[in-house]
Amino acid sequence: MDGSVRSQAPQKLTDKGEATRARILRHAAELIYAKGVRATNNELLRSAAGVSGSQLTHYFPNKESLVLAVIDWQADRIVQFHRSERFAGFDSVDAFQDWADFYVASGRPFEDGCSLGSLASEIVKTDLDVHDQLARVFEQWRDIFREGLERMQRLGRIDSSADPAQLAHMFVAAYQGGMLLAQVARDIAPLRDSLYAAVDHLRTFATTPDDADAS
Amino acid sequence: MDGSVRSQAPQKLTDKGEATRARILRHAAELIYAKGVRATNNELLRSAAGVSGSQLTHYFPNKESLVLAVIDWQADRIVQFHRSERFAGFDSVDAFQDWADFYVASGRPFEDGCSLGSLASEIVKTDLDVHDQLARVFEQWRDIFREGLERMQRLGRIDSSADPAQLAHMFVAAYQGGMLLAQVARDIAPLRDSLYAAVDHLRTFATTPDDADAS
DNA sequence: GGTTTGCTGGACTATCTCGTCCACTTCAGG
DNA sequence: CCTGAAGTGGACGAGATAGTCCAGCAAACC
Repeated sequence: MDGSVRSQAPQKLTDKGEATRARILRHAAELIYAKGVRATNNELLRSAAGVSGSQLTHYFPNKESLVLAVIDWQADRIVQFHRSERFAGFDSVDAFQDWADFYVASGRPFEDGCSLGSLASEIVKTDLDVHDQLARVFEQWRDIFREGLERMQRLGRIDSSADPAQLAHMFVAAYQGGMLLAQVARDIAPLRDSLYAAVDHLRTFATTPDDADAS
Repeated sequence: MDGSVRSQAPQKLTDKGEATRARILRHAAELIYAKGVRATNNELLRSAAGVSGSQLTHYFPNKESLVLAVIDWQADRIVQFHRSERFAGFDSVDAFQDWADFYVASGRPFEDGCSLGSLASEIVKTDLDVHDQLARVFEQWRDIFREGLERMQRLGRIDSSADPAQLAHMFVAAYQGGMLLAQVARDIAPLRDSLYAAVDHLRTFATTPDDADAS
């Protein structure tokens, strides 16, 4: 994945233009994350980013292109986060545990949901043509997990009976579902339980006593 | 829970009126399920239910009350479905397996997502005051699972180390997350993997060899 | 330094959607 | 019947919002 939206902007931008575009994008992402796609309208975005109405059109000809750019932006952040050294490519049970702990500990996100998941479910039924874009992001995400799990299997850290593809789906789904429930309940418990149960399940495949006991 | 919206309609309705109201509600639920809350507007609903604009106002003074009624309606269906004899109160691993199989086998739902989950995430960030209503439904749903799991534990069918509350959250989250991913990918695999992994995890607590082996 | 290109501002319009209004019809009960 | 309440139809109004238009400004490039 590279920025497929960025590449479809043939007009050259000066440094100043690029800066303005980035500012719009950043504020759009924040607003959409906090208030949803629907509530993020021209007026809000104008005052938040400090730009005029025509600039929105100038850099993003319509709302769909803006949403697509925001999806790209959020996707980049998520993929980068999961590829960071912190999780070492998800090649150990501990890495998955750290990952779960991170979201349980971080206070805010559960109030607004997953930056991509809640965006996705808000617009997946609309006529915005963002289906493929979203599908690709979730595939990438799943693949990060799956590749980690396959590596663990090759390294003998988890049993050969484990199904990396299945477990990868389980982790992403546990996160998305847990976020939705936490968001609705305004309580982190559903997310915590869901993520920890997923890690617990992974642990049942662990081959070293250390990992298998740690629950 | 009883129909909290129904009870807040003080005006008496004749049989005919009741029928019209039910027809509006049914079509609204279908439209919202298929196209989302946003896209379900007066005009669409009018032609779908074959009523005039003023009737919508007559039976549902504003859109929020309509959405609340639809949430109630969907919640009833879901709770009834989960309480049906089919699943015997979720007091065995097999019941959970049947439950998972049902959604994996049923073709359509994954295309439009969960009738409540996708509705929830679409409107949870709006100013519609449906937060508490939704939260209660998901609690009920979770409690159906939790009570089944607690019964299983009392009956000695699963280990005492199992945490019914945690596992209940896991099941609901696995379903919601799996549905979202399936909906985006237009593929049932994520839902299947997520649900089956959840059932597999439950099975690791099973005390009878039959259940524990069946994976 | 001048010209061309990109950048910015803000008013304006077309459109959509919720909800209202009022006239008319059907139905229930005395 | 007759009367009033409930049900119905369709046009209309108010408000919001995405996107347009055009004029003025800044900056790059020759």
